[in-house]
Amino acid sequence: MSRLEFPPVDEQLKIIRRGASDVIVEAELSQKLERSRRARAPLKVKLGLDPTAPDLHLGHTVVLTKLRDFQELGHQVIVIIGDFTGMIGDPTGRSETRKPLTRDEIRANADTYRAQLGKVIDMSRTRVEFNSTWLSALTFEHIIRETASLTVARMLQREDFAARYAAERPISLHEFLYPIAQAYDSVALSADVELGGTDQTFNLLVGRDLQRAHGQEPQIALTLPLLEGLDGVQKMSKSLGNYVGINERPEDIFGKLMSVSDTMMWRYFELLTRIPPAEIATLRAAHPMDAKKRLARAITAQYHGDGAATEAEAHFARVHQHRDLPDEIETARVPADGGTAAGRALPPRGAPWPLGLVLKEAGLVSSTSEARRMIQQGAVEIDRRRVTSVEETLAPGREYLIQVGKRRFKRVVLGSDG
RNA sequence: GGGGAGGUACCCAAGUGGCCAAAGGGGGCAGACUGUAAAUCUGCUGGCAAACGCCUUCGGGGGUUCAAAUCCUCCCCUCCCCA
Repeated sequence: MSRLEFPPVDEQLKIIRRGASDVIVEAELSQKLERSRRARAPLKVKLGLDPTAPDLHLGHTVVLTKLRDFQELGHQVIVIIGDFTGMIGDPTGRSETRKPLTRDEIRANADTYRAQLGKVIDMSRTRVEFNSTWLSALTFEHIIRETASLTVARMLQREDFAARYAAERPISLHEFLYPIAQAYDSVALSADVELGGTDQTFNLLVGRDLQRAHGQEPQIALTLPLLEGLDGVQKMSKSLGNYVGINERPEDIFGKLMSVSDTMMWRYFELLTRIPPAEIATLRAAHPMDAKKRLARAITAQYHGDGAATEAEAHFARVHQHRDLPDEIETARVPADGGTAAGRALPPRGAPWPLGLVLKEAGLVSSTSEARRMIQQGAVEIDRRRVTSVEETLAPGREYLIQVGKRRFKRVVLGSDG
């Protein structure tokens, strides 16, 4: 089949290098590509993913898009789901280990992953592996042998460890095992290339060390820039809440992207879209808001299609630019179904409800204290009318349109029929 | 094993008997302005309560006291130096 015909090495290199942060070692990559082309054998390109949150966001897509580049060049892409390494967690200072995932959780996560990865790469040509397959079979003896090929000094080269060591903060011994486990994945697969964010550089290099120790040719470490999150400062991550999930509703993706700062948007253009540089240059001359809409539209369309992107843009204009209502508003029943709250004091049937309680029960705020704050700060509107009295009450038996802040809308059916 | 320094709210960090739900900063949220940008200004930032106020919180347990984040005691955890 023609799939074993690879483009010339120069061409491949050009594509691979695009957007990459670092290629270690580039000369070795050329050699590998050269050899692969001659032998008509694809390179094995590995990417490891954390199994705990199979909820991909735009930050992940930077590296996934690079994976797709390799795929389109005809190479073998292998996605490793780190169900075993997930017990350790990539070292960030937490000293706890996590419970291993159950078989069911793993299966469920794998399905979710496949579905989500499929939005960026071609899953029919992707090999998916779980690293527990080989890691959970290792004996203590085996692990001792692996650790013997690395030194503490080497480990302390890792920026995170070095920083913590210098700051006299704890480093748990098992954290050293994470890079080793990840490196062992490369050994197990005889990986030719491993992709990762720049924060993965150390781990990828340990992969090279360990492969050498096993007599394998070291993999190429290919790093990609970390995408900053919506705050424009810290890297995009779920735990920081500054992310855009690819499975989010189109309006949310669009809206979140519109809140990116003007300076950040160019980075998003570069790392998240395939809009050609020439076009981006033109956009720089346009009004920043229009350029940003172009960005939001392109990315929304990538994950939800053109139709949804157009609708999302219209939604944005209506709700945020003209301050009208969204065309779809979630309805919440109050009191909530299924007596969640033992010991919760609710008004007697037919009696008026304090507004704060309604907001909480409808899930618009997390506590009545927060509700009180919101009301006092003028953030609450009922049926498009601002309410500023915390003593406000609502009569049951009808529906209210309640808005908290600029983004939270709900139709609240305040029940009297129990 | 010995000696020393520490563990405060989302994070950093002050507080060493009452005036502490706990200074200050960061972050976050809300309001004004605006392009859901940036910058700026204002307010809020444990829970319950319409309110007086009540309840929980300063690594964990026990104790002293009218009163403890602050004092005593035991325990857990982290870092440094020495062995």
